[in-house]
Amino acid sequence: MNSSLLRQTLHAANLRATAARMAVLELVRNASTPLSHGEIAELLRDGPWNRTTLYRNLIDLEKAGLVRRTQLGEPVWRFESTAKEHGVRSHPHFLCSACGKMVCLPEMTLRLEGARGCRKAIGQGNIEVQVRGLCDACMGKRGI
Amino acid sequence: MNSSLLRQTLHAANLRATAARMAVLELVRNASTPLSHGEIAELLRDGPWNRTTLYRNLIDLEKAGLVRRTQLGEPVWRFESTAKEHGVRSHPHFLCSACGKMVCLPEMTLRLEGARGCRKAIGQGNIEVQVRGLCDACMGKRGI
DNA sequence: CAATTATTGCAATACAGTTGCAAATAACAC
DNA sequence: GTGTTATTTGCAACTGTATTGCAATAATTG
Repeated sequence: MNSSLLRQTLHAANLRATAARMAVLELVRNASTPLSHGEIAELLRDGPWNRTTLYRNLIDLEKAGLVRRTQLGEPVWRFESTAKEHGVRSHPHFLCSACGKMVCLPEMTLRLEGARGCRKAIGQGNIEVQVRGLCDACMGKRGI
Repeated sequence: MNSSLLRQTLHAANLRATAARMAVLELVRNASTPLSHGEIAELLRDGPWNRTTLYRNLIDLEKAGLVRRTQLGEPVWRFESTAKEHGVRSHPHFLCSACGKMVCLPEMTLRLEGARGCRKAIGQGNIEVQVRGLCDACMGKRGI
């Protein structure tokens, strides 16, 4: 993606086309996987930009709809007893993105197909599955 | 679960039965969902114990196999372009727990059944799914 | 009860994320 | 091009969770 097209894209989104912002957008657009702020700062460490600037640019790009921002999980560890009935086998967990409550889904079955780059893990079932969204209670509160 | 049974359980695991440790184990055993260190500290805030003590007890219990510790996700946000082909629709992500690499699984299909407390979200498909495990590359490195 | 060894409290550190504020710079009108 | 204005940037500071060192304390064992 050339520089003038990046500039044009940013202007169309009502954002100024600064060097840092263009670098960030180019990087994210060319990436084959979602990148973290840390990875981006590392990739652009030879540039003259501050970490915070890159961070704020990512947030700006998100607000403008040019990038999607997801936190796949939450920044805390969870502990559960291994003695519990449903704790015997691994099971998916549902995490409510509104209230933060976690629900075990011991009876949930899921079928995964079409994996690329992680066939072995999925084939063997040595995986941890997390589903994230609004729980029924929080949906109710929002009248959904 | 009474106190002497907790004591017995801890001793069987080669751990001393301190008041703090028994309180933590009891709490985790009685909980219906995985608890975070923060939640546990909050629940036991009337006790005389330091946060760090509760934290170390959780780690001790984990090492002894009495509790399972999982971080459903990672403590970082990820950014991806909304302009990418496969970015148009939501798709599961695979996160390698060894190398931290993330893989998009745009072609993966999954069927969820038996949801409790999160039926609406799953029915509507307004969910984010993360699968976690060792990627093929990391499995290869370990000779699996 | 005394000796030994594990555990605890406190303080400090690490790291990602986030924000305030003054200085620098892009956009725009001329 | 030059000047004006609003946005953006760098720096420093602060939040929250996780983690560790070390000296004081408590649980075990005999």
